[in-house]
Amino acid sequence: MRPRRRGGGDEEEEEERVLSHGDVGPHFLNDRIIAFYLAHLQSQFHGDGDDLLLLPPSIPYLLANLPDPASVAEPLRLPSRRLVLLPVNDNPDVSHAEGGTHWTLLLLDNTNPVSGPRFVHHDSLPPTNLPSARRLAAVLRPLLPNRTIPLVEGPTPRQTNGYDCGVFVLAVARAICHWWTTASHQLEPDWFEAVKREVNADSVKAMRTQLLHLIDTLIQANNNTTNNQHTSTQLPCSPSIASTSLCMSQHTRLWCHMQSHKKVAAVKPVASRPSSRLRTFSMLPEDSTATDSPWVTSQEEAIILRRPKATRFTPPMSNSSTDVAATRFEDSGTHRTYDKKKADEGQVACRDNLTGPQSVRKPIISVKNSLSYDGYNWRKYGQKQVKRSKFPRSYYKCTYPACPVKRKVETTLDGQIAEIVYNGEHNHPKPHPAKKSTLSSIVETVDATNDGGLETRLEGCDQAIGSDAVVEAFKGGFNCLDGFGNGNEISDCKKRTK
DNA sequence: TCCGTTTGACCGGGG
DNA sequence: ACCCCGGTCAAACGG
Repeated sequence: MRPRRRGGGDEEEEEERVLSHGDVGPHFLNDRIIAFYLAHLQSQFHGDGDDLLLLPPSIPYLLANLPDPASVAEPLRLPSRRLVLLPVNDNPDVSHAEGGTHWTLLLLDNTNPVSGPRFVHHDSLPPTNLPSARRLAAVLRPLLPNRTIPLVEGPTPRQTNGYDCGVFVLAVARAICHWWTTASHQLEPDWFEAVKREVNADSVKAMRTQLLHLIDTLIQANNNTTNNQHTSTQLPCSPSIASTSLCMSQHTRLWCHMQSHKKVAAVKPVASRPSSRLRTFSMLPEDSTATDSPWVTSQEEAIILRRPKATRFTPPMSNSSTDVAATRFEDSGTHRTYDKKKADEGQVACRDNLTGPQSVRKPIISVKNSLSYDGYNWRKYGQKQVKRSKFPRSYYKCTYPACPVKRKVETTLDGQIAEIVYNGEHNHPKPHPAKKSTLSSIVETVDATNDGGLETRLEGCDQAIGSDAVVEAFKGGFNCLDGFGNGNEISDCKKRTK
């Protein structure tokens, strides 16, 4: 199995590298680091039985997208597990291997005699990944004895930036493992209180540091092992993987074994945005915006769906949708804090929690471009400070000729998106259909959820499985890409003072 | 010159 | 009729 190359690095080195600091930062966690940490948790907490199973992101992704998920699920023995942790990525486009913007955690819970079997979904930015979780649950149900297992949302601390979702997934997973392996799970019916106790802004921040330390330790251990020419840990998996300490745990053996499986081996697990390869920070960034993590227990707190005032925005299309998909969400998942002065000079200052601010040369992306990641092109035609919002509101029109769609975007002082409202429907295809954004996913989700058919749909899966992109993904092996990506999101902070 | 952004003026609905 | 406010226009600006 050969990791796909990312950029112009030395191929030999790419093959050897299984985990590095680069996978952790500067902001987003990729599938590999998530798989790594879950494997670490598995080795720490699996105890003496098979009750607890933590899967790397590639497995849920496969389950959700392969036409024959049973072949993947079979060796997992899901029906006999008490607790299965499945990281979920929202990559909506199987044919586009580098999509995806958000990580969440889905659990198959067989621990609660009162509630019975159930799926529990933890989303730090709800309900961004709910459709993906539903889809995965829908795929899993036929593989389980009880085919009517409900899916519920678990309490999850709210991320306050656009990039901490992966860390939240790991922090929640850790809290659940703690709960499961201590007496807590005999005293508390579920892990919800444990998650509330253990996951917060501080613990998430600390986890980034812990991840670095862990990687350092393992790399050091691996180097020692290699230097001493130890061969006792050789595993039935690819040499590049077997050469690392990641293969030390039982779970990772399973993981490696599964990767050697014909159907599983070469799959690019979860997608991410492509520009992650541009980030070469060796340290973790400080999350300067994550000051608190308000708890979210209902979707309504996170997303407000509303229809436009008819008198204000006449829907352009004569069909019923007037139902303009208007969506509000917080944090696009792609932006980062930056120093405006340096930005003006073509530099972006990213903070590093270990070494302090670092400056990295980056192209400056204008508001227009940075907010265009939903695949459409927009032209700004106005900006205003509205009374009900403390953030300036920008007005955009779709630049496609005669397209009536408009959107309003409110951005916080540090450039993060506080609200986006769409009005109208595009009367043309996306200029760049390959780029599918979180936002458009959400908008589509609104429609799909309304018609109740989302859970059973594997949109575009069949076609995608045979597509070049997926074939490439299958060739590419367990690749390393960020769970987010396009880090070029830089919003203009210039505030209008009127 | 082109094109997108900025920003003060203007419009119109609603109270 | 007046005022408030959100949305839009369009000239100026700048890359």
